[in-house]
Amino acid sequence: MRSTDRPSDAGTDPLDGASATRARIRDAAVLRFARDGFTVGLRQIAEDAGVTAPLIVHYFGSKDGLRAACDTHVLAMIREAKGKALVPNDTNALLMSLASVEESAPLVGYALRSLQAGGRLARDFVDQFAADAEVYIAEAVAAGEMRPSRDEKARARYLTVQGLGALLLDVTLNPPAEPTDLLAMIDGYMQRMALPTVEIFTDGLLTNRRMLDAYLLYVGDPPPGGDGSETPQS
Amino acid sequence: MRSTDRPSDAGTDPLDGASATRARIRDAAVLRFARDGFTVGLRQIAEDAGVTAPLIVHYFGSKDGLRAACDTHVLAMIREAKGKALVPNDTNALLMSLASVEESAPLVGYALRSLQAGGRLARDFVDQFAADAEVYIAEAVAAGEMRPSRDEKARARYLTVQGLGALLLDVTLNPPAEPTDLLAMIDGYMQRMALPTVEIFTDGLLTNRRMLDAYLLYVGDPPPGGDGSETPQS
DNA sequence: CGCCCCGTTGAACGCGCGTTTAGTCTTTGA
DNA sequence: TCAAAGACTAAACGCGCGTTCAACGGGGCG
Repeated sequence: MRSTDRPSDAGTDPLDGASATRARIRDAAVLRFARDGFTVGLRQIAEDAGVTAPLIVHYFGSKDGLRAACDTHVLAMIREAKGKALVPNDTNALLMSLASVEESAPLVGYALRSLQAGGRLARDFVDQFAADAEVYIAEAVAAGEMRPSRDEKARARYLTVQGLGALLLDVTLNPPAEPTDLLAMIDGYMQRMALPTVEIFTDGLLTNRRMLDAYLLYVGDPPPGGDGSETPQS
Repeated sequence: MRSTDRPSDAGTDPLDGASATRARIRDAAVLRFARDGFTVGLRQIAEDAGVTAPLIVHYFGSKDGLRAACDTHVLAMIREAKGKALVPNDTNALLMSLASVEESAPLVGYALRSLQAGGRLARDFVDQFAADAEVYIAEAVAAGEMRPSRDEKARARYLTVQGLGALLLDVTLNPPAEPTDLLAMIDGYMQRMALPTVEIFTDGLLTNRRMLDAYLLYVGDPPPGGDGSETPQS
């Protein structure tokens, strides 16, 4: 049934002859994984791509191979898109500007699924964002816009994990029906969180330095790393 | 094989005769779900509980019924344990003091799995924590320890979602091998995050009020709720 | 022409899943 | 004492999964 219509009907594809099918399968998989999670069956992905399940195995070896290919592709695409994005101050703002490109919205959905599931891509993804945040924060500190921290690396990671984790949790609690709604979801999330974020970032939360002083007294100089064995109150 | 040894060998169980089996299955399920996630098979849970899979269906109707029973039980247990916990200031500190009870550590693991998967329990869980945070924050504000917010409800939810989401993401990225390690995991997480948290809570992040003023100028008074249609920068 | 190559398919395999069925024990109570 | 009730199990069913197998068809090439 599907074997007669050639992939040439997808007119925008540059490569028509050889293994554009491979890319078509990969793209369909990214979309499906983003939409339904990683438990979706190969047959469903195959149907989306207009092929059959064994062909996916033929190209990618196994379902895990397909996942790995998707991971690599998504990470590369996001890495590339991040270079293009102007003023990627905030993690969430970046994700949103990324999701609003409409073409790369599935990438964001896939990345969120990946964060939800864990694994290598998730770790790379967070590490990459934390590293980016670190240089951005360093610039802001140098420009006198942000206060310096006693442990810049830890603060960059803190802000990244907090931002990504909160977004992930919010998306998990209010899952969008369609990946198209993901943009609206992230947008609504940012609207709800904007005021508390800016408030705390501007004035802080506490009225005195007791907690900070107690913590600084409790541990030594922070940058050296894991020295204290017990846990202070946060 | 298992049919000969009675459940009486689990000497600590108060109810020995009737349907202590039901509770035993439920507890085994909570532990297994916490350990391996919700994709684990009924047969595995049955083996842990020393019964067979059909008996689980006999007692709980279906696997979803078992999940619902676990959800209800875990939510009730955590609710109860929260009442006992003294000074439950921080969400994470509360979770940690809860996890350190050793007996209720699986409950925390199950709750985290549930947050990861979404669903009703996850929503109730977050809502409950946000509500608790709101009253605690109100007390701190009244005591002059915390600054007031222009939208207390939003800030309470913000802090809750940030805290839980960050913890969830961290656990997902560095999954503990055993639920026993969960305590060490949360402990390590808090150590890594403690300094940035206290720093930002004390002094804030920004050096000037430009962002806050721009936001306040952009929207009207916040408490009324969804009025602005576009998204300001966060 | 005849050959091979290779993209692609339909059919099937084995597995583990949740669930159903039928039945065997053990307890209980009229 | 005998039957009803309930706890519990072994076996099996149907399903969907990822994967394997054998084969078909058409294009390039000797």
